[in-house]
Amino acid sequence: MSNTLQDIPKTYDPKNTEDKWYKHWVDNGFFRSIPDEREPYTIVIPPPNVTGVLHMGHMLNNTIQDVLIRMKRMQGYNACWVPGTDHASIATEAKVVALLKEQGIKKTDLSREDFLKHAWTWKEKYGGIILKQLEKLGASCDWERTRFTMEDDLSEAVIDVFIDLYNKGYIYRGVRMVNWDPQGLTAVSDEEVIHKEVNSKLYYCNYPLFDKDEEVTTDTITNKLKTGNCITIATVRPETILGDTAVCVHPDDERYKNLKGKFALIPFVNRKVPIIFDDYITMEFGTGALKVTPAHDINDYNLGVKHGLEVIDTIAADGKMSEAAKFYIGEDRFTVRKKIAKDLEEAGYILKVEDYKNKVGYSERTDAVIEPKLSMQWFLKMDTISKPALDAVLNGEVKLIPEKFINTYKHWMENVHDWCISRQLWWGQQIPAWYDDKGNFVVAKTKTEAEAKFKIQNSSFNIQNLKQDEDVLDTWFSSWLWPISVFDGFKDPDNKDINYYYPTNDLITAPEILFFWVARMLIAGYEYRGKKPFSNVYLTGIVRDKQGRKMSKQLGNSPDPIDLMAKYSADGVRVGMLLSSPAGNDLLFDESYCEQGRNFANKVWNAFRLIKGWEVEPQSQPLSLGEGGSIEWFENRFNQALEEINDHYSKYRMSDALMGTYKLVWDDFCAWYLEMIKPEFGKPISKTVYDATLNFFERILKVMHPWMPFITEEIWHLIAERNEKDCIIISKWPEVKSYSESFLIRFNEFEQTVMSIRNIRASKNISPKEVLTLSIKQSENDADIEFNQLIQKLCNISSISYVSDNVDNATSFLINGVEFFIPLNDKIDVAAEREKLKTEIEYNRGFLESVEAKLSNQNFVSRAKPEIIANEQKKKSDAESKIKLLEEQLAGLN
RNA sequence: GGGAGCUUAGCUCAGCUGGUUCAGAGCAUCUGCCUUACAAGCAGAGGGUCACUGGUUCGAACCCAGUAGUUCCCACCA
Repeated sequence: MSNTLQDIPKTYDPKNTEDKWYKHWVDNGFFRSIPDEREPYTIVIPPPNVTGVLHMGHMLNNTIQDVLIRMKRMQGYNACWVPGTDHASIATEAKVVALLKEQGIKKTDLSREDFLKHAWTWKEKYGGIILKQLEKLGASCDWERTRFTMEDDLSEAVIDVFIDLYNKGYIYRGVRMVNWDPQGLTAVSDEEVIHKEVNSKLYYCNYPLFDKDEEVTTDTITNKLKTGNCITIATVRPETILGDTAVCVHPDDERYKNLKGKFALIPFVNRKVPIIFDDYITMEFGTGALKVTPAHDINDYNLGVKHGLEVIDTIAADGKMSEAAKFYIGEDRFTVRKKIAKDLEEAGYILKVEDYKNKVGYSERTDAVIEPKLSMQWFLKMDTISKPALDAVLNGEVKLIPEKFINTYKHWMENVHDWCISRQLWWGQQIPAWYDDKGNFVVAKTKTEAEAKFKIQNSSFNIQNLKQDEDVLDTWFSSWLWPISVFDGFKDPDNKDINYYYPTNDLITAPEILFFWVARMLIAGYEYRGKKPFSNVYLTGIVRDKQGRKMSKQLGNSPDPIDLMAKYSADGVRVGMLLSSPAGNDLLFDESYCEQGRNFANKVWNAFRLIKGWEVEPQSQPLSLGEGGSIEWFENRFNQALEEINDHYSKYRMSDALMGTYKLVWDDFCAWYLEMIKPEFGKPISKTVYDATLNFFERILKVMHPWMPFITEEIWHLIAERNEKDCIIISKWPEVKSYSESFLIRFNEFEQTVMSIRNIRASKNISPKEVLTLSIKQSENDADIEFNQLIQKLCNISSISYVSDNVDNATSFLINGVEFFIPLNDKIDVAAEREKLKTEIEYNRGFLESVEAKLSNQNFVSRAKPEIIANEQKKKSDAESKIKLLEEQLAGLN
């Protein structure tokens, strides 16, 4: 191995290596997992939206998964990471609709079958993008296991589960007020509504009061408005006035007690509606009078049910005014809000308008303002079925990391609402309910089975024209089965895969979908396997920008991960993502983290260049003391560090594990070890040292591999001749061997010595090239002889001598009770040395005083633990002897 | 409106059983170096009233109470 330093570029170039090694790993089947006698370690990917592209959240999420998978693979587990995608009904359907629109095709002009054809074409074209992007990141998924939530087997599982839950009585159908997305044209679940605070206007509007039989004319209205014979309501949604069917006040409200039996007149439509009394009303809010619109507000709906009010649905599914509104028909609700406010004003109805902050629900998927709407939907009863999933988290069978999410989870699960599972979309699993022309229905897997069921129920039903429910199921109704369905646990409940891999080990996901997905997977797991789907749930944070804003397309504050990887290398970005992201904490992302990652890769690359560049002595030579000490130290230090790193991993402290690795490599290996053993320029290195170093380097690369898979694989193959199957990805994780604490302590003293000498050079402007000597006030026998050579080497010290008296014209320092002197001759600044010593003495006296105060406190001595007291006593004597030495030095200075 | 969390160096965060890992790390900053692996680097240095107030304790960043700020979750006040 000759000097090839010139041939190796000074900076690591990831461009070729990343694709090369990824392909190599795949070609050799290193990601593949099939059941065998080893213990499995399994992760199912949170399936990204099939039409999605990689964003920073995915990067964080998948990097963590890959780090865990790679580490466990190296530790000898049968590591299996199952990839796949989610069909994401609303999002995908919206994208397909938009694309068709560009082509001039309206969804409503297409049959369901034709629309689905377009959707599948779209899926085939764009569906793989995100998974391809994950390859760039280095994700070591078992691609042969790639699943899709809408593929035949998984869809069948969804349908079977629906039928099963229906038969168990958990699923029911009913008219309810649901969250309607007027853009997606579908109902969404409560969890898919995001409440945001917005600036609104609160309109105070007069409704003229009438008696039951009093005639309504233009004149009477004008008159009543003028004289104030009105009741004033306050609303932020004047466009819903047309659908009002009552005005509600509190029964105890003195202002309105005289209104019993009276009626209010709705503007424009001139409908008389009753004044009703209900203690739901907050008297203090607005005027204490509430307009009631049962069709467009959940509270009003409840009031309507209670008081038997008429329901007038004035807003159509697309958010435009319906025929029933009578005015503004076909115009958008927000346009109408402005228009009607103006018209009411002109007609004299408006009393005043105030600025007002309120919360408005937005659709998670389309960001459209949610419209509460009455409709027929399917629901899953959650109370009983969710019980085991709650218990599992509370009793620790399933761990949430970090634990702080247990409270949130508990609160949600104890107050869980029934789950609206139907969606008015086509892209998804169509609900297996079949209707006859009178609206009777049965739930059955196929039309034939449905017909049979109808026959059994009542032969008089017309089964000629059975029609399947138009709606599809919520996407989460398929993804909640994911940990089971990816192993075909529904299709074939006793197959080898499901028995081997289920329950999986870790789930890595975002806290945002704790309820959407995690809770529901737990529910499905217990319901269908009688077992948890996973043991640990690692909840990542949200990736935010430097200002703390969530990264999003709309804000344009999210870098493209692919660009980032091109700029900083995949390894660099992986490290960057994890440098500061403890579990559950949001990650304030900054490109400088990736830069740090890239720099780290470069550091390792240069360590490789150094080692690779050495000329090795052909024969083994006996080790020098310094060489022997260096090797012994790094062996000890490596095991100590690895023990810590393993511990961090076991507690899912990912950034700590990474930082431990970072420091082991950068500080211990590069900054200390390599400098200690580095041969003089132009001289060869001892073969023994070289072999030991190579061995250390290989172990270090292994520990780095989960974080930086590409560069470690590249170097692994460059530092030694290897069979192409001998890859670091499948190499064995180093074992922790016992190490000597006392040796490491002695090394630490050596480190302090070196740093003190360097400090002296820096503070006194002594060039590193200038040779110095060192005297140690100690008897020679006690010395750490193996380190002396290293002190000489690292500090450019020509000789070390042992003395019994203080050295004149020297600067000094003290380490663990031992005095060190560096003669400076004419360079010595006696006054400065004196000052330095005085400050040090003063500091130590202060310290001593505080310790003595403690020890003379009777309460402390009588109550503190003996070892604490012994420790204080040691501190005291150490400080005393230190002060004595410093004082002697001061006295000897002249 | 209810609940949970957070507040430690300029930034991002550790700090696990209250006391030798107790005031830490990385980055950033400052000073000096193009030293023969690496300026994407080396060496050195300076940064903190542990949010505030009180309590418990021989002893508090850590336990308790309150206050302020902040984030998140849940919830049907127009």
